[in-house]
Amino acid sequence: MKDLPPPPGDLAPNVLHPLCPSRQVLQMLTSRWGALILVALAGRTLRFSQLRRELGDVSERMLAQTLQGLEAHGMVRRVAHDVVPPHVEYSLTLIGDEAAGLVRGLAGWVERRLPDILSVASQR
Amino acid sequence: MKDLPPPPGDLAPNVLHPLCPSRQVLQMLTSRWGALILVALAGRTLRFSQLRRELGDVSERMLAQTLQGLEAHGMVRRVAHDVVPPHVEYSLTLIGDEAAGLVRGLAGWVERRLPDILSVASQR
DNA sequence: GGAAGTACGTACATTTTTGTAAGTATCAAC
DNA sequence: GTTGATACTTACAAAAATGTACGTACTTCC
Repeated sequence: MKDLPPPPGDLAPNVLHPLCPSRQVLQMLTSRWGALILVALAGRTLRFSQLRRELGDVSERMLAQTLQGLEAHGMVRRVAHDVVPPHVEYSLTLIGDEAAGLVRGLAGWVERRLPDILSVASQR
Repeated sequence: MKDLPPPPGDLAPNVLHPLCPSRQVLQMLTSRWGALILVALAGRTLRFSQLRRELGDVSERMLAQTLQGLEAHGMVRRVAHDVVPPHVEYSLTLIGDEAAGLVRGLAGWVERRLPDILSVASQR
């Protein structure tokens, strides 16, 4: 089981290349709920429903689906306690934490620059 | 890209708040073509068709639409030379360059970590 | 003369994403 | 005993994103 050559035929991974897998990974990290889940999960562990309330308006379906995608790519860790009323905890993996840091950086920048962005006076 | 909802009735901008405009701005910066356009435009000026070839597979419709959204939010500057065969140049604004830097950071990270991400061995 | 390049706009069609509602098993509170 | 909470899944449906094809007004190249 060795590493597969990431970019099919190409030399290095490049998001500008249509067929490079990096593009899909980037899209999952920046997808509507993907990005917000990373932000919400940064530095803490949350249960499914806590996460749901945290994001405010995700449907259960989307939350579950997005979490599965993030988990499948090693960004999120899922720990299920086999108890009667289900109890499942989600947290970031090491690599997920790295991604979250970058996503948070972007989200934070948007929040700080929001006034300038909304008053499109920031031209030039 | 849709219109932004009412300003934040909350104290500070927060992407985790469903009604905060920052959420839409973040989405536009991280949208499929929005993010890639920022990456492609970082540090240089490109014409419409050059940008199109650069991204590899955007349709003209999506490129034009996404560029308009970015321009409307002051991220991209559009300069049209009124000549016979159209000649339009696109470049980043100051604020657009800031956003592009962060998006590139994320994209670059994905490219570098791709092997680890694809071989989901990066757990823990 | 015919083809291609340029920067789009505009219908229309398809694909992808996201949401809604209901179901599951069990326990606790009212 | 009805309701609510928990963590989902599964059909089905609506909404949003994206693509396709064609038109434009010229000019250059073959």
